Amino acid sequence: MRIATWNVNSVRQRLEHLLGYLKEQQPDVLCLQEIKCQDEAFPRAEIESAGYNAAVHGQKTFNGVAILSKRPVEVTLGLPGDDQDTQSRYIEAIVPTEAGGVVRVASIYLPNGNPINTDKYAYKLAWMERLTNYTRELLKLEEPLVLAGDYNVIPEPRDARDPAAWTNDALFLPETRARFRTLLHLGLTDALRATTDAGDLYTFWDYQAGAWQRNFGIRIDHLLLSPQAADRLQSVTIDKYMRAAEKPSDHVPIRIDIKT
DNA sequence: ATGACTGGCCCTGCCAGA
Repeated sequence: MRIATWNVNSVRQRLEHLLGYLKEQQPDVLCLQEIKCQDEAFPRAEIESAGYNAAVHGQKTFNGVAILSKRPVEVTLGLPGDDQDTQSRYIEAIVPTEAGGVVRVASIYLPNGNPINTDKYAYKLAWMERLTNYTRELLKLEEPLVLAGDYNVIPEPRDARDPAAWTNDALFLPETRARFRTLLHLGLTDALRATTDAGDLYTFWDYQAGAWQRNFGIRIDHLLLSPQAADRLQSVTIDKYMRAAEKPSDHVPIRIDIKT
């Protein structure tokens, strides 16, 4: 089974790229973040014509997540733990496998958190704690579980071309990275790091200041795997070529193949 | 080089992103 995640930075602006990606890479499941539209405005018909079911948790203007799947899925919207949270940043699906099993997949858009020393950073840390608490429950199910998305976390210095430039950024502060490690220490595996120790592997390049041309990238989009998923991991690919397209997203897709 | 972009929005400068 092929599972991909991509922060599209507006699904309506990126529809042609999205349809091309589905056709080229044929993911069984594609997690989207920053769709930036309400459910009614989601390009459902075009995606269904391409052979995919769409589970959408939209929001006006900002955020918004979705899960596209070749097979019909059972869907849950929102991250438990805060009924007052109005931001659409989490959607989860139970995906059936050919063999009669299931893989549980979440599409996550973790808060950016900048500027630090504001309530935005506090919200980020609180959201990470909620994700950790909920993941602890999910892991008790002992299922293949894939938590995929834009974590807005640079885990280590080797995950940035110029780590010093991110010293006081919400994506790289020690507290952010510590909370990310706490999540991993529940028993999750960072899929990319299960396959390589190499640096210079990025998933985001800013639109500004020639970041792409200078390869001023960061690795912030991650697929975190339960033991049952990690044991089935076959390959991990960052689809870097997507950043070279006309009118690209500032993030590129990252995908895994797992044996099911 | 103290710069540099993109998307959404009750439509036009401002917020958000990272």
